[in-house]
Formats: sequence, structure tokens, C-alpha cells
Amino acid sequence: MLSKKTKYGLKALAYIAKNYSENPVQIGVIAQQENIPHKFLESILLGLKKSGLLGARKGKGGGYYLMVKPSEIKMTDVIRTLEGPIAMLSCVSLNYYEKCDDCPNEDSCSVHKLMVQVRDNTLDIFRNTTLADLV
Amino acid sequence: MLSKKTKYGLKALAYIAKNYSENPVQIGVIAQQENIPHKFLESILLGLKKSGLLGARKGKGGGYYLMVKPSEIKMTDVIRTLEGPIAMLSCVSLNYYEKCDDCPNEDSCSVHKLMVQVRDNTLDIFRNTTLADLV
DNA sequence: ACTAAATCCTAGTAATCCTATAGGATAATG
DNA sequence: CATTATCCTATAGGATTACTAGGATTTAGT
Repeated sequence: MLSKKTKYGLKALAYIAKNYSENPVQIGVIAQQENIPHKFLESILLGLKKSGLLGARKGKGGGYYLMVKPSEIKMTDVIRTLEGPIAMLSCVSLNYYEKCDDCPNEDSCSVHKLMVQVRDNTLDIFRNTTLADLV
Repeated sequence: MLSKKTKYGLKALAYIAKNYSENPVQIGVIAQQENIPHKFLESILLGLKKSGLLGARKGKGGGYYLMVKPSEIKMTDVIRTLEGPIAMLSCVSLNYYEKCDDCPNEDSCSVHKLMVQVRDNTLDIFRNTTLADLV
């Protein structure tokens, strides 16, 4: 299950995408419209900014804005930034791979192949969905 | 990401499935062969027994065995028993549905449709994979 | 009956992660 | 220079995870 952080982040990004090519959007506005705790959202957007997905302007009239067009932001990037691995097991993760302590070799692991299959399917969806598709 | 409990449980079930129609398999044997902590595995198998997937015989020569043929045990059942919801958000879960606090209505939620899509895809795999496919 | 082998059951615990919140620093605008 | 906004660090409290301890119970073989 995705964390609330991820869900909130996703909704916030979609909200910002809706206002693309307009003025930056403030935390307070998003928090209110999407029912997200203000301070929590603040820390989430800060993270998204550090990862390069969002830009920000301080002070009056400031807020957050997307660095590139919504149609160029893939779900794979968003989910990985917010949640981390997309795979169900780290031993089948492309970007967050970690060997299992208990498996001597992965090819003989009974669950490995199944989880690769799930990963590829999910990845396929996330790769072909952009922020623009969410709005 | 799946918990270790789920992963261990899955591997243990696959191991037991491999020995289907033979004698019951002991916790100790599985723990050793699959590198799973003995006591932890004990509690996992106990849970699988309570859910009806496994049967057990106590005492000398006892152990765990599958209640039905491996080819009749679907991944959907196994994952739901061990991990809980398959969906990435509880608001799109079929078996563990919960309304989101922050969404006034789900149809207008930007992430809802995407997560339904992922759920359906994953479900499709899990519904068409049985324990027999893992061994 | 006795013993060894196995599951059953209740509890508890240490560590980590999640969901936030507090309080001030910094920067931009008019 | 006041106001509005993000930036940053730190931390609190609760839930979950990944186990472990210790004994009760049941069964099989001698």
C-alpha cells in the first residue's frame, strides 16, 4: 500500500499540473482544496522540489510550479520519488535493488519470477501515464 | 513492498507444495532449507492454518500440509491472507475497501482511476497464478 | 506409561517507519 | 519594512514489523 505521503504528493502534483502555465500554487491552497494537513504537505512539496520535479518561488505571489510540462512527467518518476521502489520485493526492483538475505540464488527462488511479472506490468502502466493524464 | 512475513509465507507454501502428496513438512525443515527464522515461521504457518490454507498434525511425524491441491490455491488468496490488500490504496481495494478521509468523491479523485488500473492488472496475474506455478 | 517430537498459544520487545507538528530562518514583493 | 511565502531542522507519538521466550498440548513409537 502507498503511504499517505505518496498519495498526498500525487494529488498535489495533479493539482499543480491543472494550473500549469498560470501562477505558482501555494501550499495553503492545495492543502485546503485537497484536504491535506498543511505542515505535512509542506514537507512533501519540499522533497519534491529537492528531487527536481517542482520549482518554487518564495515570498508574496510565490508557490510551487512544475519544472516541465505535465505530459512529460511520468508516473514512474513520481512514484519512485515519493514512495521509493515500485516492485513488491527489493530483489526485483530496478532502481532500489537489494539482495535477499535468505535467497542463495534468485533464479531458484519460487516467488521471484512472479514478482518480476507483477513489476513489469505495473511499470508498464506507470511508464505510459503522465501527470497530464491525471487531470 | 511485501513484508517479510508474506515473503516467508509464500516461500514456505511453495516448499510444502513441492512435497504435496508426501508426508507433512516440519517447520524446522522449511526454516533451514529456506533460511527463515524458526520461531517467526512458526507464527506465520499458524496463521496460514487458521485461515484454512494449511492443515497440521501435531507430535512425532507431524507437520504442515496443504488442504487442497497446489493447482487450486490462487495467489489472490495467499497474498490476501498473508499481506492483506492487493491494491495500492484502500479506496480501490475490493476486499479491504476503506473510504479516504480526504476525498469528497472518488470519481473526481485524480489518482483513483490510475490505481484501479494497477489493481486490475495485478489481480489478473494473481488470479491466474497458483501455488503449482511457483514450484 | 514414558519419552521425544512436533505443533499450539500468549505475551512481549526492540527497532523502524509513518504521520504529522513546532518554531524559527530566509527570501521576495510592493 | 511589513507581509507573505517557502526553507530547514528537529522531534513526538503511534503503528507496524520482525522477531523471541516459554510453556502447554498432542501424537507416535517403545
